[in-house]
Amino acid sequence: MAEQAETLRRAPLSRDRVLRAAVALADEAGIESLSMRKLAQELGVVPMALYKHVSNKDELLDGMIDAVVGEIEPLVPDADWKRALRRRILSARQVLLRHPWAALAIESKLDATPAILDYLNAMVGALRDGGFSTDLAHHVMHAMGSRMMGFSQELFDTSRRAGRSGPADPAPPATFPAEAAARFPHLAAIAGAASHDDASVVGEGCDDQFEFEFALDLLLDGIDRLRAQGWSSR
Amino acid sequence: MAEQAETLRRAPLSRDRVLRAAVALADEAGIESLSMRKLAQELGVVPMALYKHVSNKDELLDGMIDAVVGEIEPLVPDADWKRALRRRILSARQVLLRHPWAALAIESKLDATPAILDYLNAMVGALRDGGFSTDLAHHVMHAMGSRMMGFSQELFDTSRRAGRSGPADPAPPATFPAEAAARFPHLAAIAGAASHDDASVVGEGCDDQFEFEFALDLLLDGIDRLRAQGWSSR
DNA sequence: CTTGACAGGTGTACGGCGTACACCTACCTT
DNA sequence: AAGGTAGGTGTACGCCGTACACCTGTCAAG
Repeated sequence: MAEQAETLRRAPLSRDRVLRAAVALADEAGIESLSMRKLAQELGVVPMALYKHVSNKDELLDGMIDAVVGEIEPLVPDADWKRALRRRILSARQVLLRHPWAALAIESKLDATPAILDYLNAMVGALRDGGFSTDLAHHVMHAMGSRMMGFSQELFDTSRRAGRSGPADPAPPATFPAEAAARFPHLAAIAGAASHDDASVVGEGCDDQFEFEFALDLLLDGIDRLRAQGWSSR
Repeated sequence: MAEQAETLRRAPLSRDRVLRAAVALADEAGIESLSMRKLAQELGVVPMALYKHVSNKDELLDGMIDAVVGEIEPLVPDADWKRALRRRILSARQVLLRHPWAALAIESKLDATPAILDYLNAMVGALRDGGFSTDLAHHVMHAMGSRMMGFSQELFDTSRRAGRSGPADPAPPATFPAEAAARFPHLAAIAGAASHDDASVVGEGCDDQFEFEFALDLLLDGIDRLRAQGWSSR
């Protein structure tokens, strides 16, 4: 009777509920602490119950990725291919900022998921519609790489550290640690530069949104130049 | 006595020997199957012995990364900044092709290792010497992102599948699986294009080296254009 | 020559992980 | 009423990283 109440209290599991809970857990605790056992606990269920809805952890990750990719705004038709791509890529970036674990998860996959293939397929379509040859479109996809999906893919990624370690992060050092500054003077100088738009700067002296758009436009403009001069293979 | 012989047969462990064995193991079996236990076995030693030379698995990975980064050719001084960068980046790419696990390992690290900081610091130095303002150099570093380290960071990475699953790989499908081609026509078209230099093409119709250089030059040329027009912050 | 510190390899053990497999139970169909 | 089926349970196995106590050979100081 108490058990019956217990059973009724929680909604029945479903692939969708599992995926949603997994994404939420990864968002707030970091992907590295997402385990089948913790996820099951979160859902008030025994670990093995999950396997009735996902076939294994890898497939769970696939589902999570597809869920995230599904949040990206669809391509809006636009006579200007550049504007269309730019807009969707920036939307993708917003999504990936909400789910900091997703970029790495996507990159670790050997094969793209259906949702990603859909996304990329549409992007290629937009290029073709914009007058790109198959060949040039091909090279463009490579050149954009994962930036096509909104990754900034920095080497020094300050944003990624998922799952704040507490209510108050222990104040990340605003500048280089001085000792390091001596050893890497050029990096220190660069870290100090940071002149642009101090308002939207987070902790470091570096506006990630600006940097992303800077790089994105650099690529898009370069690509446009190739297209305009009627680039053909090689 | 037999034990003594056993003890003498193998060279004593050292941090360096551990790191080297770890890199070799990751190269041939894939990073995901590199465990402290397997590594120890490879070295003819009990797992805990490793902890006398590396403090934990994470620090082992740091050491492996530094070892790999150390293989990259140093910057050769060159009056032409573009040539200098290009050359070193292509060298980095060669190294990462030898160690397919390294790109992801580097990207997963939250903080760069000393060797990486050294590498990047020198690259910034080359930019500064080439006449870049601190600000522009900063943006360039972001724009290049991990391509600065020789990553191609593809979404559809055919190369990465580490540790061949057997002597003869079961013939990767040279073309799109047909069913997928119907669903993602633009991607299929692109995959088919592949007109350039069929000689150096691996299995897919796609020359990775060409694509990497294409993207690299697109970026470098765009950057050069900014520099030439005396770009100042914003 | 003894002693004792110390560097480095060993053995055992713990808790966490993914998941195979047998089970049970509520419900739906016939 | 009978039986199939979808979905949650319990137990167990083998792998992982690594804490901790231990042993052993080497070498310097007394």
